[in-house]
Amino acid sequence: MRQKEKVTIYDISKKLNISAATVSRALNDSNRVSLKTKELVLKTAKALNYQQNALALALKSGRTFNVGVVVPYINHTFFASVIRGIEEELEPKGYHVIICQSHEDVNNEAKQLKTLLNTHIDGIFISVSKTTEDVKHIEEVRDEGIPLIFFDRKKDISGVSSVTINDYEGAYNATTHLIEQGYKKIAHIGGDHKLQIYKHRYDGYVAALNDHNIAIDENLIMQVSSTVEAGIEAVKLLMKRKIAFDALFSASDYVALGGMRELRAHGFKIPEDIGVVGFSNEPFTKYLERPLTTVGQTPVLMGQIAAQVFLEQISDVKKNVQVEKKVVLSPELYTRD
Amino acid sequence: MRQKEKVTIYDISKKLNISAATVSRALNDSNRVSLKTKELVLKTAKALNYQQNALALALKSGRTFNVGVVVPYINHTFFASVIRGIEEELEPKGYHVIICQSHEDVNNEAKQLKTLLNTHIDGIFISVSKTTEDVKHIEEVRDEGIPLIFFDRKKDISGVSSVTINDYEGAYNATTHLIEQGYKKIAHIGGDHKLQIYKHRYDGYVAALNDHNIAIDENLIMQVSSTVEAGIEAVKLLMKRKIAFDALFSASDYVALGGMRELRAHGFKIPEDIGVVGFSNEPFTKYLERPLTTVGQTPVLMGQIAAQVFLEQISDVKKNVQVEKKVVLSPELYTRD
DNA sequence: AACAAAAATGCAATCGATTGCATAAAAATA
DNA sequence: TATTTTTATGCAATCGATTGCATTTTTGTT
Repeated sequence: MRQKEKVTIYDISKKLNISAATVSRALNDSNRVSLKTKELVLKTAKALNYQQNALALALKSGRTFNVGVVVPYINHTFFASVIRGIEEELEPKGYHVIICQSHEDVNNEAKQLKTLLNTHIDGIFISVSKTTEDVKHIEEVRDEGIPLIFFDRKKDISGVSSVTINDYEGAYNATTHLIEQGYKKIAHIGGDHKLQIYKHRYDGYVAALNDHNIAIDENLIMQVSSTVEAGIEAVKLLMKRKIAFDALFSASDYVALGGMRELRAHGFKIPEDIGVVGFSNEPFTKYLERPLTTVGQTPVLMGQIAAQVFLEQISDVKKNVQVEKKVVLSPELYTRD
Repeated sequence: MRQKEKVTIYDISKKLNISAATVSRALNDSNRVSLKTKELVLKTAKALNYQQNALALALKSGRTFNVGVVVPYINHTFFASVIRGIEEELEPKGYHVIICQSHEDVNNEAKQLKTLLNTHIDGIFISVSKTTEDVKHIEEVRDEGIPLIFFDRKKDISGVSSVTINDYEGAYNATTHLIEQGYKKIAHIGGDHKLQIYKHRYDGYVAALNDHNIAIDENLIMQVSSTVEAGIEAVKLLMKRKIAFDALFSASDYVALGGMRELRAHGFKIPEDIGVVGFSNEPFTKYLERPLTTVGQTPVLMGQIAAQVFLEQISDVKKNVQVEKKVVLSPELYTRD
């Protein structure tokens, strides 16, 4: 089966014996066309089932009404929710959201950005991968003049806007919560400080301990990747070190899950023996036999705001102004078991 | 900051004092260009950092090298994995995968398809939403001559290929497994039979019971949506009916999770008192305190095969042949607690 | 050296829509 | 009715790349 031949403005113009220019103007409701022809064109367009060719329009106008979103993984609820927020905000405005995954690999990330540029998107939203240190590929996007917005995981690059949450505050509150529950020796399994979010969560944890006059024990602090397996391994290692602790603040719900699993395997009861708090409010935390206390990040809102920042930005581009907007959202602590 | 002015073949042609046609031929390694100019063009293109304009090419050739994937939700591991499979297969061939969500809403689904058509994709992969009964919007895609491939959740439409798993077999094996473990009264919480997958899973369950001479009890069979909450509600209802059962085969891992939660709330031990088997092998099933036995669907493979079917199909389009290919994969039972 | 054959390059149309400028048609004014 | 003003429409270029056909240049043959 071959492609159906598409109806163009030329088909309409031929049918009505007028020029394509007039058809184009009529379809765009220009005031340089008489009401009579306008109606005629609109009627004929509908009759022929005319669909504007987005490619031709994009080629001419330079705008595609497509935006790209690059996330490490689409199946993490957090990222899926941010995407949802972006979609909610932009689809009513006629934009289409193209979703890409970096799979936490900077090379992939660079490739995806390149493809997006090549697809001529009107803007890019990105949450950088864990392995992103060199930011040349991101600067290239900025230098092409494409509106670029970081969300959640950002890099400090001039001329790029960002929407993040206050990870420091989230970690501070989570740790304080554990302290207030009476826990004294609180371990922290975080992530690589190359990602600012993990650095900030670490800082928040340290600050909370300091403010409550609890000494920091470096042996109770680790950096691992954000997986269940890593959580299991991390707790195994903590156990091996034989330093007693009565609570665990994890910078990831997945790690917290693995950690809990391993702690239980060692006979500890949660939260009676050891208190655990996670980060991200992944849905599964709610459905565990003992629901997990965790820090929620309002991801849908984050996406919406990122989209709004984008819309502002493109109107600024028109005005030829460069703005760099930084929004920081506040996290919420979901207190459970 | 305004868009950087792009380098075109005309820039190259001007610089070298040759025609754009020759530049185009040289870049496409045509044998109608001398080796000397070919090298010169390639060198200059690199020097000027020439990037082919995908829009212009697409307008001319009618191919965009973009394919669309429509899924109910991107954050379900199953769908995310299928997408991964499609990406793995198609990205090396130069295709870019555009991901869309229907959020289980047929109107959304239709809208996404329309946008995809408008974006001039070269093919569409779709797993239909639960609310999709009328398939006009899907037939429209087919009638446009766009290669269309169903995966997992299909509709019976002529001229459309599909890659599914044998849900009947998966359900049959899961139910048989429960029977072999000694369970006698097996409840089934399935989904709406509008989706073939749920119908097939139900059929497999019934067949397994029949083959083992176990009577079907309609009071132990329900249809709910695939969420944790629905699982909780379903078990509550089963409890209210006061019909004893000693096992539960759920057509969804989420429902199984909710069900287990509610069963435990009623004091039942799993799997000692009541055996539970789910469907989909969502990652969380592995990490539960008592890991859940579930039916795995080899989603990455499904995506890869769907992509291969697509590639075959476009080569068939060239030959002007219409083929309808139906692939059915076998599921695997992951036996856990 | 003269001519045929082969190779390399250019011209111009095409894909579909938009838009500045020119012209034709209609309306308004004298 | 003649002339000016306003309104409506058309022409042709443009966005960037490709390609059939023509033309020029090069190579090969006698």
